[in-house]
Amino acid sequence: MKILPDIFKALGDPTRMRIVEMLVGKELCVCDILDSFNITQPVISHHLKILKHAGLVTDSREGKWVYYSLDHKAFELIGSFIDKAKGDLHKKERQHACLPIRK
Amino acid sequence: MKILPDIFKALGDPTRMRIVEMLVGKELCVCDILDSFNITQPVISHHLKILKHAGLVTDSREGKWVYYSLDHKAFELIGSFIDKAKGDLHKKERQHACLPIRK
DNA sequence: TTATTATATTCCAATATAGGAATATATCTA
DNA sequence: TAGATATATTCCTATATTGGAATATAATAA
Repeated sequence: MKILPDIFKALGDPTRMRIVEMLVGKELCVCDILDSFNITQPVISHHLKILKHAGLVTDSREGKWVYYSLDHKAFELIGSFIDKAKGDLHKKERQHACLPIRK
Repeated sequence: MKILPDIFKALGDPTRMRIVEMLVGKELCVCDILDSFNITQPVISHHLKILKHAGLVTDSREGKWVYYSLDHKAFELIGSFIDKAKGDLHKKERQHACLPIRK
């Protein structure tokens, strides 16, 4: 499990985002994911590796097929961050502390 | 307001993520953000521009100072996505539909 | 007006990334 | 065993991105 910027960076690519959306509520093998795209199989494997390293998906091999599914832990981490940010959205104290002596 | 991959890409940089965390519950001018980093002012402005284009922050000028604060709309969009993904995490139907004839 | 302060823009270099081609590996089947 | 299928890895290229330096713009102060 990586930290938030790595998770967000993994989600910050349209192809990977589409893969994650495909995996909501489903477990899919690489070939099924591949069928939805016009890119090559090695590229899909590459994106899945990035998603896996970010902690967003897990994989499990069943014979010839490797099934990918979402890992709830990463989504709970994002959810906590969002809740924290949203929880403080009503208060917006204006802070201004920088010293006027600047280069 | 951009779409999710753009929002996630904007959050996928450690510097920008730190800026967003600084802005939780606060409104800060560029110079106050700058004080927390060891990078140059133009680079901070560049990151703020990316956050603004992603819809994550808004800015308002007050005299010489430009104050940045979080834009709740982007965070609600992320929250909805996370809720959808988390809501379906319990069910993981294994799908396998790809045809065996492949190149 | 000129000088100063705060922020933004432009240009550049080093590095990172997406995607393709070729190839390797893993598993199953005949 | 050899061949076929599913997935992963390596290498390469085009493009994107980060951050710095120099400069421009905006607003205030003298």
